[in-house]
Amino acid sequence: MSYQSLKDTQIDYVSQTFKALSDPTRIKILHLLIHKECSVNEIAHSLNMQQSTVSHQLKYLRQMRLVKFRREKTTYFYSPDDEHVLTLLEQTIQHVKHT
Amino acid sequence: MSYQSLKDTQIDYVSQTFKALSDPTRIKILHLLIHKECSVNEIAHSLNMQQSTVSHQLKYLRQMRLVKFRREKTTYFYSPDDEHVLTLLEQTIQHVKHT
DNA sequence: CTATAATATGAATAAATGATCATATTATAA
DNA sequence: TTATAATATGATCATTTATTCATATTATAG
Repeated sequence: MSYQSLKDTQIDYVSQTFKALSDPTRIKILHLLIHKECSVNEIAHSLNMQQSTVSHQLKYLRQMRLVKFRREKTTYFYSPDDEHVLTLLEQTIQHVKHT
Repeated sequence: MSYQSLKDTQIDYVSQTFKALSDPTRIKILHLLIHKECSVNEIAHSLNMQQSTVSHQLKYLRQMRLVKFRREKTTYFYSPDDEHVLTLLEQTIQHVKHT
């Protein structure tokens, strides 16, 4: 297949996808959620972060549709929600582990 | 395999890898170079960017070891230089094309 | 040597980003 | 209905980032 320039909307999608994974805090959150569904406070405690920091980043991840949540009373349990992006993340984690 | 928290150096590697791919300009450059080895000016003309913009981003990509170059007289020909990162990029481009 | 072509660099600026603090919202339990 | 627990939100601030302009560097051709 010969060269085909990408449309701006495609470029934007690609760059925003990678941007979502370009922040250490978001990577830690996603990596934790891959292992186990967690509430906001659980994430904050596990990763030793402030609740509002976690909440802001969860909002970001929600808007990107990379996480979803379910409610139990006043607790929100978050979990991953994008197969493709999880694959990218796990591939890269495996790659760094083997180097 | 149970949960294993990542070391800070690993987190940094992962986040920096994705950060390299989080900018539209760098994506355009890499996507062009996948197709064809190019000089700095060729890149600038092909993508309708300023020479110094391209040069700055190539420096960034060089430092991340995502591109390499060879010289012919005063012309520098750049090409991709990281299989893993190229795979991430191409996967994501294919993904966006099929949605 | 000098002029030119190709690329690199440094400073400046505007915009985006992430963390924090304080406070708001919401639902539940008492 | 009030107090509490869990989470979300808004404003602020410091940092990072990408682009631009102007200029420097470097090698080659004449």
